[in-house]
Amino acid sequence: MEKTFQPAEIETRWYDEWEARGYFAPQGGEKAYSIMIPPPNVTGSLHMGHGFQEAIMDALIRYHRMAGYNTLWQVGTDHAGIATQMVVERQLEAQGISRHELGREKFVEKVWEWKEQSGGTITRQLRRLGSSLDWSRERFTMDEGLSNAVQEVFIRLYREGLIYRGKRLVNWDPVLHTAISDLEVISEEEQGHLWHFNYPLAGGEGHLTVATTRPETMLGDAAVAVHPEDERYAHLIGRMVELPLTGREIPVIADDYVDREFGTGCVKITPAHDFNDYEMGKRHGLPMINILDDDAAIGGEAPEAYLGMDRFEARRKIVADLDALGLLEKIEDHTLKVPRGDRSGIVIEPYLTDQWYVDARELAKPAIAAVENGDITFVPKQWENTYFAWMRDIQDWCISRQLWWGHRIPAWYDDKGNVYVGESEESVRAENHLADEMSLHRDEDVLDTWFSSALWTFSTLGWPEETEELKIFHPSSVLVTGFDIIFFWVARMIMMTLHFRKEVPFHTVYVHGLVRDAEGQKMSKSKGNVLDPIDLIDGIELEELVQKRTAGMMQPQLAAKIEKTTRKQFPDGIAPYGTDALRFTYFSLASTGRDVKFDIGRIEGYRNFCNKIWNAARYVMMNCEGEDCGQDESLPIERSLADRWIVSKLQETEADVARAFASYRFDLASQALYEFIWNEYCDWYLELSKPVLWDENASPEAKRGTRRTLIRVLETWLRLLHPMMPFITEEIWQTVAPLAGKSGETIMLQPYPVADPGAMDSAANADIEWLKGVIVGIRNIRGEMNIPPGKELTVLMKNGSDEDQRRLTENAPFLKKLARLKEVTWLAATDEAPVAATALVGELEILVPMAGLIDKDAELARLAKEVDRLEQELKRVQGKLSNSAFVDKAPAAVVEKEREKMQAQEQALQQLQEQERRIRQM
RNA sequence: AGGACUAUAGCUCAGUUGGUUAGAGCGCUACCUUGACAUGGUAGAGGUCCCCAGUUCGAAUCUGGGUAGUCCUACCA
Repeated sequence: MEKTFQPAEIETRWYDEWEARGYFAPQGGEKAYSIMIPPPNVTGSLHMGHGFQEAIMDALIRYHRMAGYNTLWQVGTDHAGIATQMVVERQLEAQGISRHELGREKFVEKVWEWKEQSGGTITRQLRRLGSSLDWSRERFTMDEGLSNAVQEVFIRLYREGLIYRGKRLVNWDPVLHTAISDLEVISEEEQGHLWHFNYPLAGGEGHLTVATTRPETMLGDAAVAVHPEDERYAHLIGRMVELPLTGREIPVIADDYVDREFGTGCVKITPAHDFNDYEMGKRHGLPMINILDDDAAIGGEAPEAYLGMDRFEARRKIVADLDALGLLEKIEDHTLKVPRGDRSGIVIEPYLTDQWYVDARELAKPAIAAVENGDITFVPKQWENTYFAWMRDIQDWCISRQLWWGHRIPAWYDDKGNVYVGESEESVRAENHLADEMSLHRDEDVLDTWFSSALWTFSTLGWPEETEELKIFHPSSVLVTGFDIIFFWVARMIMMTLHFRKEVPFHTVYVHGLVRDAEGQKMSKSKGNVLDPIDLIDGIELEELVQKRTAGMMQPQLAAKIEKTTRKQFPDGIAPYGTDALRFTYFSLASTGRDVKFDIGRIEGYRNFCNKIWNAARYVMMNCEGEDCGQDESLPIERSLADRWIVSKLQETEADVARAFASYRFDLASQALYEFIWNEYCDWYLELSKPVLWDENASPEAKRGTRRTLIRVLETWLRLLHPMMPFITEEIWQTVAPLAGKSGETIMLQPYPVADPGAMDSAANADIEWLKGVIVGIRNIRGEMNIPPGKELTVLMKNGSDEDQRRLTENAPFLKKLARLKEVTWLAATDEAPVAATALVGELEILVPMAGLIDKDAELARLAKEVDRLEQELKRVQGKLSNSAFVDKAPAAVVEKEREKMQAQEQALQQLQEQERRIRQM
């Protein structure tokens, strides 16, 4: 074995092997366990957040696969309608080709080409992360099968009256030329203005003043509203005002939606361009006056003078025109929330168009019930509240998108505008007895990508066919996802699956935190702080990283800043850490929190952990290879205290890890493993094995026992660790397993270790704790007294119990080796002890004679520190025990514990003070 | 505006039903190339558990209030 762990070569070698041998596919077994991957965008690439999520799913999958479940991790990607179309459109633009010149069919072909070309990035990344996905079942939302499912669902919902078409106000993206759902609109505070305009009263006496943040919409005003109880304006209700620049007259209406305190208390009402005004318009029977076109330029029923102007240009012009007419009252600075498309970043316009909707309210009812009655549980539980809050106030879901890339809506129109929904034009004609000569045209729109993702858990398994896979693997076991898509995806999956399958899509929703950078900032391309998990695995030069972060930016002016922060944060680029270290870092950060700050220091620590594992295995192999490791169980063995102890600790660790996995606490699982492997197995057990293995006088039984424990415990914890660190464990396991009497092609398919309470040994634990106490006590004296580590010491023990004496007798060789002792002597009560530095283990005094070794003042200082600490403690405990309220009311066991503590402390204090006295007399 | 979450060592975070000497990793200090490992070993320093009040014999933990921060939802033209 190499002296240091070199992950790069090992990782790809093993992944290829696993995949080639088909280990990722379901292996049978009574109980099924399945996870459907949240499908990433097929043309995108994975970032740190994905890496985190994949690592968690893979750990769960590997854990359950080893635990004997019939395990499926379904892989696939989605077509990401808007995002992908945008990318391809931009590529074409760069060549001077517009999408419209190309035509729909050709354009879609180009998108497929792009998908073929770039689609490999994601799957390559997934493989590098070690994800044990069943590649043989890979799906894509635009595949024929999944497309059939989408069409089937659309048609059925339509026939059930749960999908309808209507002219409504939608969020219109004037750049992408499509409607988007509420969830795709991001509203953030921006600095703007509040313009106050005077609208003259019809008939010529006086005016009303309205305030608006979007002056251009005044062209579409249909009324001015005041509060019905607002005395200032009561006399005007029912009057008409002259709408400037338009030549129209509009009424003054009363509606209690109006806030009397805001602005002037008069609101201009533009039903076709504002969601609130739209509702009010419907209440009052106002006309919907559209004044925009698809580009959000002035159009529709706007006055001739403004037609064709961009909306912001029109804004300036209208303000100027009103000012010229003396109707501009004032302009105030105003902070307002501006709605922007999450993809295009452009200001969204409420816009009146024909769209398709899903009646979400109806579908939400059983979806709410499923979480209420526990059929689906969220982990952590608090996310259920988020889910309920949204679901109980759900809005109908606009599912049509004016895009070319996606599932085209299966609806046809005749010349009169009648709609026919069906599988194809032929079937529509047949079902509706339409004459062949009647012309039909298909709806141009496609469905929201989330519409197909909502079917993901069952469409990937072959639905609408009743496949065997559906029977076995649906509902899936758990959905692993971030809270940012609870509404987008989780809720919609639950609704759709319950409706079409009459069962839940998954039993558990595990909601993990969102990965942020070291400063707690969300990682985003525009901030330039994204990290590619592969760059942490393979490492990356600074120049390349800068290049990567500043390439292809939407806002090139930010490049300089990004370059600067990148150079500051990673002055030497990123070192290669390997997949196992990255994964372990993810797990260690996967606690219940909402944010996961990724700190580069953590991964370095776990890279070192990998190296530690590697070297521990090296040590074991050096001592076991070619030796009798007790594979032949008929031969006698003798197990040392350390052997029994480490086996016992292993059981505890197995129990801890099982508990952690069951509660999705990957941080606790990783911590339990780290602690056991490094702090128990490496720090203590390997050291304790040396006195046996290196002792020429040790019996063959003892050596056999130690080797067997050494190798078997190692083999077991490799399996225990494998779901979290798949590569290093496989690599080592291959050489270790035969010596541990195990056979098998891969660690992946070995049984997962289960704790055996019968192997827990509290007596061994206590003895080892004692041994550690003595060793640490001596090391402490050594350290604080600056005694060279190599210097062998003579140690005396005094005032010990029979138990202490037994422990010393049994463990003297270990003690001598680990504490570097020449001699240990047990003093009888009557023996006179020399002046010595002292450590206490219970009542037992460990004495390191001072002659020639130890500085009097240093030892006094050391003792004083210890005495001081004990006195503080004692004071606290005494205070507690002298409080009658405590003694009377606290449980007897607690009081008793405090009493024991006090006695021990008093005893220790006395012994140390005696020492102090003796040393002073020197 | 409503709601949620967070606040523990210099940094990133654990802390289960109230009883611990409040822990880990990283970082820091000192010493050490001892035959698995310097990506290492040994020892050590470092905390007003955000603040205030309450409940309790006892609070990092429970309750109320405050402060700071993060996020979500809905939005007033």
